[in-house]
Amino acid sequence: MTTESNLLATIQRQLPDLNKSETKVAEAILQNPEEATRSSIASLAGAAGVSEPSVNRFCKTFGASGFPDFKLQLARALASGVRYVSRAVEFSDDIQTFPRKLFDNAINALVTAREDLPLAAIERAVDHISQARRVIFFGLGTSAAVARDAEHKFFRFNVPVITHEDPLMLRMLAASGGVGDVFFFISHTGRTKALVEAAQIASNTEATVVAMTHEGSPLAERSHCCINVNVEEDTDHYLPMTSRLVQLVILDVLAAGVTLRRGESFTPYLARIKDSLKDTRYPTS
Amino acid sequence: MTTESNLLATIQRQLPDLNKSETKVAEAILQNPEEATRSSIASLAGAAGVSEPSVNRFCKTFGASGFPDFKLQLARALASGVRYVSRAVEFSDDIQTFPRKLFDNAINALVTAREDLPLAAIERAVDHISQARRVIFFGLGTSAAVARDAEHKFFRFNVPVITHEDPLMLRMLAASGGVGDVFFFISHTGRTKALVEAAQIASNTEATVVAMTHEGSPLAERSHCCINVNVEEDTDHYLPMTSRLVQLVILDVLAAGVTLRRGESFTPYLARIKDSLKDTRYPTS
DNA sequence: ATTTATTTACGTAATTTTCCTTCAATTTAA
DNA sequence: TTAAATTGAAGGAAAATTACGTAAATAAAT
Repeated sequence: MTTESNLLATIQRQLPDLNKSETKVAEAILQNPEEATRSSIASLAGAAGVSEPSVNRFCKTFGASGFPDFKLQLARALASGVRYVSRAVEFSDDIQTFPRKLFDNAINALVTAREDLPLAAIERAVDHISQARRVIFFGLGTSAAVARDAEHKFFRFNVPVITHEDPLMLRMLAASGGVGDVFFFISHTGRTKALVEAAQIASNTEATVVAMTHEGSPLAERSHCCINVNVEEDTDHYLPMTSRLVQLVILDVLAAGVTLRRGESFTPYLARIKDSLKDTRYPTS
Repeated sequence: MTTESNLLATIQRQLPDLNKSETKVAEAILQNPEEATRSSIASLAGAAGVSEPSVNRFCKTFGASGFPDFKLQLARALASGVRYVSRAVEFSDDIQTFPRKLFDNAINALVTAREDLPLAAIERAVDHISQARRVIFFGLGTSAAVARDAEHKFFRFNVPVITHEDPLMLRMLAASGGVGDVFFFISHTGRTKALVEAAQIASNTEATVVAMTHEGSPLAERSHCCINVNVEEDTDHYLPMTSRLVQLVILDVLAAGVTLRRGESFTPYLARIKDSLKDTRYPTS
């Protein structure tokens, strides 16, 4: 496990377990990491309200050989683009703060997802989709928008693609499943009744059920192939934000996978579709 | 542009124009940049076969305030340069490679966008939306899915939200604009005729036209408030992928902004909406 | 509960390391 | 030959680290 994966995240995580002066140092660093990389040990100690040796000890407990080494690691962590762990927006936040937080969270979710991609499931999903007679995307709520995006994307592969949001249509379509049909369910929680029931119905047919949802959820259990997306997100209080981003990128991955499967001879076909849109736009000056 | 474009590349490029001792220093650094970040000025001077002041001068000619600052910049360059270069998927890529590339690109786009957020425009957009009588989201193609996501999100703020994809509906709605109406146009290129025309129609009414699109595009020019999203993306050959992610996060930012504007008293209302969904899901075990 | 012992946390001060400036020597160019 | 640029030696300043002692917290014993 790469320790340098994110120093700031590590500090954030360890925060509750630190003692008094270490906490002060941690807070001073988290409060303005950029500046911390530029400060001397004396000024950081001053900012934190502790002595220089305390800062030095702090650095060592976080795996650095000393303060300069710590600053280097910090600079690396910042440059790698990933900021803190999940940061909730608060009512006291101003315009300088909360947009950054939301971006940080989004980036963090993607980085985390990247570290642990379910490649095997992705590969099987690509198999199913590229051989499908038709692909039906299902998603409700926020996931409906994701499904819509998927429809728009996969449509280009010369495969009949359908999306529906109406739960009744959903059940009927599921029941109509046959060989070569791929039902693709999208859900953050994997617990939406309408979706789970439809998945159940579909799995009783000859069709293939693919799900992109949370590992071990009811929906996941009813699918032949599940792409696990385990983004930690407080959907009890907030809307799903980061999980749908991960889902979208995974759909991009699937689309790319299908394109690769089709081979280079498929490129002209894609170009033709692309060209069909040309006249809908004003040319670039 | 690309100010942070690798310090190492800069050194490499300037190499022929350097004098004798500077060249020695440059070569020593290029030969093992990682180690350079860890060495003291004395050891690097030793490795390069020059004196300490020469190293110091070298650092200053490359824009650093001194040797420690130079090491920091070097560390940053090493951390960011390796992974975060836009990488196109190729037909020779295997499953280990292309999913990672797509995630890298997505992350990169968000990181870049985060560095240069149009905060002023965002703030104005929040103003408009939070005071709106109704908000109408418009997007076509890939942006339709984004618009759908926006509809779903903003619906919760007790403001009538409408989305449409039909270009004719779009024109008619635009013409119906009045005081308090906010037309929110979403487009990657900002050149889609149907959208630009609708924006033109809407701007002739009393309504407010907000656009989230590419800076300086025809659509941007027809809006009262434009949120610039200048993600560089090769949409001639590929589908818009990263730009829609940035758009989605910016919509999250706007939603958060509206929530903050509403104040803490608004929280119970949001909770009520949230609760209404409870029975549609299987409870968590 | 109070005192005592022991550990841990923290800071002062001294030491060491690292870094920067000055300036004279040397090289290069005119 | 002269002026300009380049370079390094030396010393001093700053930064970082270590050593050590005191204070606080915790545990143990009364």
